[in-house]
Amino acid sequence: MNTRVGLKHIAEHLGLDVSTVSRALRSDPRVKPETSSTIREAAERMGYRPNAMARALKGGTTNRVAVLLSPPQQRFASPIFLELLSTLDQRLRGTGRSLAVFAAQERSEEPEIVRAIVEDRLADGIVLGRTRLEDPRVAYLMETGFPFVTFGRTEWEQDHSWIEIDYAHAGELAVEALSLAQPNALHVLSAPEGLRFADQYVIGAKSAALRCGLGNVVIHRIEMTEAMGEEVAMGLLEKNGRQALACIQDSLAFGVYRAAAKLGLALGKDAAVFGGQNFPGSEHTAPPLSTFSTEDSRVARLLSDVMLQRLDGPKDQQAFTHQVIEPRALLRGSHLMDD
Amino acid sequence: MNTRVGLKHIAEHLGLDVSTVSRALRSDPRVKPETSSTIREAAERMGYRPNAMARALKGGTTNRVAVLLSPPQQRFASPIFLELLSTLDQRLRGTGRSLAVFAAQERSEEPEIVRAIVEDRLADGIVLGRTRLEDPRVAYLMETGFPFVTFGRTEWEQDHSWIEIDYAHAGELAVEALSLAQPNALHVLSAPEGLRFADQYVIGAKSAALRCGLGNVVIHRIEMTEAMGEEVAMGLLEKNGRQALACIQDSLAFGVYRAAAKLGLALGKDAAVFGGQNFPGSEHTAPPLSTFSTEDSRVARLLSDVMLQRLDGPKDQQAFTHQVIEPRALLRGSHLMDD
DNA sequence: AGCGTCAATACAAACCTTTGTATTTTTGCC
DNA sequence: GGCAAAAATACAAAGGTTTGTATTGACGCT
Repeated sequence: MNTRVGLKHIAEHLGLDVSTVSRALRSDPRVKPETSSTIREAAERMGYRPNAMARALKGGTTNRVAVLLSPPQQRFASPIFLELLSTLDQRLRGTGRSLAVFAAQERSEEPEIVRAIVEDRLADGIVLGRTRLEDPRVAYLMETGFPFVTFGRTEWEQDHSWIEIDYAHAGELAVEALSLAQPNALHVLSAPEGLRFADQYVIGAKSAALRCGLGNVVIHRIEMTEAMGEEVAMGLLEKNGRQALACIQDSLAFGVYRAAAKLGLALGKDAAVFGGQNFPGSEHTAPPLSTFSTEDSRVARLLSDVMLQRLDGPKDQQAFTHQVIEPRALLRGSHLMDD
Repeated sequence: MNTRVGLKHIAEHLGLDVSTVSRALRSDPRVKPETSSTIREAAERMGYRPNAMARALKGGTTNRVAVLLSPPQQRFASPIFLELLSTLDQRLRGTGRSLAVFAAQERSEEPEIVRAIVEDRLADGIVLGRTRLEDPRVAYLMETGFPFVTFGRTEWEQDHSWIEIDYAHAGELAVEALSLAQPNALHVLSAPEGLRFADQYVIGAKSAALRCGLGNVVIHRIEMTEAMGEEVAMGLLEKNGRQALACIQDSLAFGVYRAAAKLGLALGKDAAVFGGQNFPGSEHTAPPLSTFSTEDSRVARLLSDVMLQRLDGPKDQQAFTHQVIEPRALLRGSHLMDD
């Protein structure tokens, strides 16, 4: 395993100084064009690869972007996550950067992880999701001036870049659809309190319920897992009677399907359900799961672009990007009740 | 934003030399115990955080582990992927390392990405999946002596660490189950030729077909996307007559469901289907998708452990780990035909 | 008292690049 | 041909750590 070739080797080989070589390779106008091309050629021929760590040390920059993977992470991610990783990595590679993923095991662990990323310079920027209105992670990042983009708004929405899906609208779509089934009760299964998207979903659902004349509304704030969806649904569906369940994510809806199966009830007949985020497979359930979706690739591209702009663009307030993505309802049938 | 505190600051503050401070903090026995504790205390008090980039430069190590994300990456990953990221990051954090993700857009791009990781020292080790028997990525990594673990065996199985799921067995499970439906024809939908797991699946399927007396077997080598599954199924299901489809991944099976819906055919009646990897939602399809699964968390733990052992353990041949994971059949109904 | 030993710490080089400044070479002009 | 200006290159420091070697001082031994 031959030792790596650095600027020094090229310089010695050509009888030049490392500084000249360095400048030539970064196309500094101060080196003579012909010298420059000689150097480039030699670098190419000798297989020179710049030492990223030396550069990082000198420049105080890591050329990495961190993505925070928030819990709960069960067997599958929301569909957008992979798209985001893929798109982000592609875009970053174009600028010589790479992608770092940090997976918190507990929500409480996240501020600590963010701190570590900033203090230990584990990355040059952070993409984080699942925001709260008062989000300690975001507060810290703003305080330190560290580049970041959030997926979800915060209290300080004017002072940082964010992208968010209009979950209030998603809640409305769900409840509007479910109201067609004329349920006796509406159950909203949303994520824990404080999480921006979950709160918005509840707001939208409540407002639509009011508008559609649904009086009996119960809100459930739970973790977004199939198990939690099942647990809640088991408690509800026993006392049957035309229940409607608006689930913020398909994982919860899958739990509802499981509960219905256990109880021998037929969704689309004894109860109506609406999901969210259009997980793979939700199209093929019985009955097909009505849900909402967003253009994942567009969201991923937006987040990537904003992150790069945070890193490379001007640092002024004007440059903050705010963008709201509208969800689209996919009415497949599970939101109705037959009889 | 105050400047970061480094060894130099502590040294100056205490009137010592940086080398002493450095040694104290790495508990070198050469510094006097009391000096050592004074230094530690000062470091703590002053909020010292070691500069990862300087360490990296000095040590020639990046403290990062790369995970290669192979195409096709559509809207969702195989369920194991997230589990892997999460587990790996957790384990790595324990050793002061972090996780880098590289997402190839095309399969052809992968060798190049691996090269870049090694040559540019983007990481200290690589985890990669979707191996081929003759895998140029693996060949290159072995040649360079770079630490890595593969998810899937290769031609040089004795000379590197790998973990793999027994896809031959998975193929057998699928065909054995489907044979119960006594189909007129068996179609095996596997991933492109050359990919180890896909080839093994076909081998297992063929062998089971022979054993079960299924004569009419057609092999389809396609990308694992819902769209491809649908396309193939559209071509097959028209000429109806008790077809059985063994799909290497649920995504393909989902495509089959879609095709059946379009053609007005009922799976579980007009045709039988078997999936793979137990995607979320597959339990709730109509009919419930029979598939196979593996203990994702165990696989993730194994891969993580082996990677860490490659990095920190002895470098001898003896230390290579080889591990085969057996899939488990989940018989839910779609593998049968009613009449 | 002098010498050798050992413990404790300081010095300095190295990892590789980048960049400000100094030095050398070339060019143009009278 | 000589001189100033400009161009091209060399020198050196810096970034924060680690680590081999040198230095200092204290101690015990004969």
